[in-house]
Amino acid sequence: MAEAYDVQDIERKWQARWREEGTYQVEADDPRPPFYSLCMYPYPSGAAHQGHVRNYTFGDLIVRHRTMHGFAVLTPMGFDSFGLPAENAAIKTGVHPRPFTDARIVELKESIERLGAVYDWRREVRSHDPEYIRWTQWIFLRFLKAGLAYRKQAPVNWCPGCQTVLANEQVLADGTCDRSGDVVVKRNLEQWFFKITDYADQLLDDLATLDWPERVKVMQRNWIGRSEGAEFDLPIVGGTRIRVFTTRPDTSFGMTYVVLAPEHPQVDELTTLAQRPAVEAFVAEVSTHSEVERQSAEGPINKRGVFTGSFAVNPFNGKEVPVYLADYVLTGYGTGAIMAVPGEDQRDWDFAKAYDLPIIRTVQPPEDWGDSAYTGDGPAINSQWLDGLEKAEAVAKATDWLEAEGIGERKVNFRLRDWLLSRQRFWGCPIPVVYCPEHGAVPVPDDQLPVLAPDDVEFRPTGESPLRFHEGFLRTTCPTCGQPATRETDTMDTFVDSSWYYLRFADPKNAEAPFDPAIVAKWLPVDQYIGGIEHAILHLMYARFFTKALADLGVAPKELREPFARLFTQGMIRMGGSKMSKSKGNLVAPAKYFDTVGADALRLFHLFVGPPADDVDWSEQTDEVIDGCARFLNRVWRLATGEVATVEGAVAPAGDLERATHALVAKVSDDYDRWSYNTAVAACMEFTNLLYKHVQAGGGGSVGPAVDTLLLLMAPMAPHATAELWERRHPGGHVHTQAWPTFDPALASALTETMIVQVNGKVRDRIEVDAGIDAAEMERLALASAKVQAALDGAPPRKVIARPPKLVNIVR
RNA sequence: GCCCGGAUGGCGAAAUCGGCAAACGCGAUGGUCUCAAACACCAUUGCCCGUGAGGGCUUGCGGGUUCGAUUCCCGCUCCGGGCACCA
Repeated sequence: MAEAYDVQDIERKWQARWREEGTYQVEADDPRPPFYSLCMYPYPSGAAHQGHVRNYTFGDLIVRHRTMHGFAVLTPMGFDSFGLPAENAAIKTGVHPRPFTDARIVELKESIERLGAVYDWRREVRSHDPEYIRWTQWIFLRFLKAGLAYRKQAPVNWCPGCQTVLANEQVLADGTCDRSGDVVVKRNLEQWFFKITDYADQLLDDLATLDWPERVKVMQRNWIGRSEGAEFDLPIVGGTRIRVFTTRPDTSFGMTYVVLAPEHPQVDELTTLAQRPAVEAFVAEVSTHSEVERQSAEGPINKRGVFTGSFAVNPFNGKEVPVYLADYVLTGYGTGAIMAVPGEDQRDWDFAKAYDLPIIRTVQPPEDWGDSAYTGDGPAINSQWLDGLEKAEAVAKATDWLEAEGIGERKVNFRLRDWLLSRQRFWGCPIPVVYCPEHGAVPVPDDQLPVLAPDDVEFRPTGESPLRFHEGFLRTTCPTCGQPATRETDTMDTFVDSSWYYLRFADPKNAEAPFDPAIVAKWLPVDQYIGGIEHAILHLMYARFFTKALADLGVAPKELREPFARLFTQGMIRMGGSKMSKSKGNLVAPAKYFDTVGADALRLFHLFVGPPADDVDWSEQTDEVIDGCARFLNRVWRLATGEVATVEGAVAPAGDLERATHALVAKVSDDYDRWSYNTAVAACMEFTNLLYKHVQAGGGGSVGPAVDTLLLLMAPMAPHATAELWERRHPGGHVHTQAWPTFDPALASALTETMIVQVNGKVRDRIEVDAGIDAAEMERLALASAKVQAALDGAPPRKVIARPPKLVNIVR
């Protein structure tokens, strides 16, 4: 009797072996072809949760699978260790965020190891490590020098809960903070920005080169929001002019009024004496309403406005139209002013109805078109020299005219705004800038990096950053003149750290530069990036921007235009309909499974439960399915250790094992390649069932090669059990350094097939035939079938369709 | 409102190029082993009618194309996600 499968001992044993052996450590001069596999590095919130387990199971499977295919696989891991939770804990308990964070990293690392996921830990990167801070700051300074980082006074999103500003991307559609859920308010503050808008076109165009899920690309395209149109000047009766942006210059003849955002800089200039009280009252009222109310289509001031008293002249037809202010025009987009064409824009239509302004249709709507704006295509009407033209032609002709007359020009606008990166927080990477009374904002010289936050700080219950009150940190001298100066107390958004960590992984110990471009060129772009869909916009857009900017600055290889060639976004773990998370209190800790059924069983569950991209519903049944995975591993164990007994009277299945083995290799290899791990596991289960039947019928000795193949195919899924079994069957051997099994296509297909015989599309008979059968023979066999004769009931077949070797359909 | 997904047994799911719908697993039922249980093993398990042989029905709903549709086309319903006054 062979030894029982002692899960705990075996998993510990192999985890130690992998740690010590360095099988998954690679160097830049490795002769094997390179492959870079990366899971999004985690925020260290303590022991791993099921979301991590799912993510790292897929990642580890890729690493081991690619290694067996002969690649030098770069498999680094690190920690996104700056961030608010540690600081919030510090505010509550007084414990400094560093020890708090370090302790959580230890927990997380331990649970990652217990999963059996292998990493080249020599390359570990932590955002809060002084060396990492040095290079994050160094990169910031390169951006600053290149004009990609700048400071400006701007209305920004302030979260009262987090006591900090947020990037546009961090404000949800309902106007609340994506972290704390507080209602975000607008404040006018001096802030640091990255000029991501310089890359708007590239960020949009290069999406086409990426092997990413289409929906992630769509989200990024929408976020960038490119729109083509024209910008042109409208003369104001009695003097000045205002500039408007439109995507529909073809509808210009239908302009019946003009609207400015209430915050437009020319409001004062355009307001007549008589209208001044009304305008001032309106502007004041708008400013008292929150962003949420203004953005909401049903808000209390929806489509409200006021007449300025001024009139603009429509350059297309010389007509004078009134100039209004209205809440539905935004100050931050285009020029903050629009020509209103109610006939072809629903918002303008609604406003025109509310203020009794004229509506002129300039595009012929379809018949029966109702009482609303028509935004579709159609021939131009009421538009003089545009009449009869279709939309595209009319847009081109109107724009050409504007350019020829010198009134305006073609213009592309983006929804994307510059990235607001400064945060009024302590636990982040300090912005390396000093303020000198004489020289203004002065960059900290490279040789004084890193600028580190002090340890002797007191956290205030208000949440204000202690940096602002720490004399030792604040007081410094100006690098330019040596006079007393003060430090910048803002730190960087943690998305800055995660925007370049994947580059540092290629060359993590470099003390001269953030990384050597030559080494980066060997590994990057990442061949397979895996993470959650929640990073579809923020992290993935910022990282793409950093890669492009660093390449253009000569820091990264200049050919490196994109960081992540392939992206896979795994599904979320849900429980009772909502996302499984610490804040929802519905975590099911992986440790529970590590301690009982083991990591391999939990890994198999995550692979088997469904398509990797789909969400997982964690239900009452889940534990039973995980038990089922453990049962399957036990079956493989007994099979491979020769414990399966012959059974009296058992019948061996037809067909031979060699063919079934080749077919399995073909099937499972293909499933790995197309991320169909659930069917790969199912195929292995099915094969195991077949081998059981074979052994039970007395064919024991001949299953050896079949079992070895099964172990190889399962090695990336269940690394501990397969490693142990392989070592027992092949003393001194290591399953994970074996080559991936190959198959002979001739042997992978069956010798005989079950031919389906249909009459009028209904299955009437099944006949075992030679796999090489031709259509004529199929037809002959089918017509000879008694069941077919019965179904035909004497009628002659009108038509026979034969698809060798599987199907015949007889039409009567 | 716009843009993406999705809907298949009691449950998770499979069907890769238009060709046997429901592989694999969970659960359930019956059995073997056992003093008994657990474990393990074996068998059955989409629904309806039928003692049976067998027959009929079935992939959210309604149409269409086709010898043949879970798969393609048109029109809906519901669920999930993203965007949402971006001119």
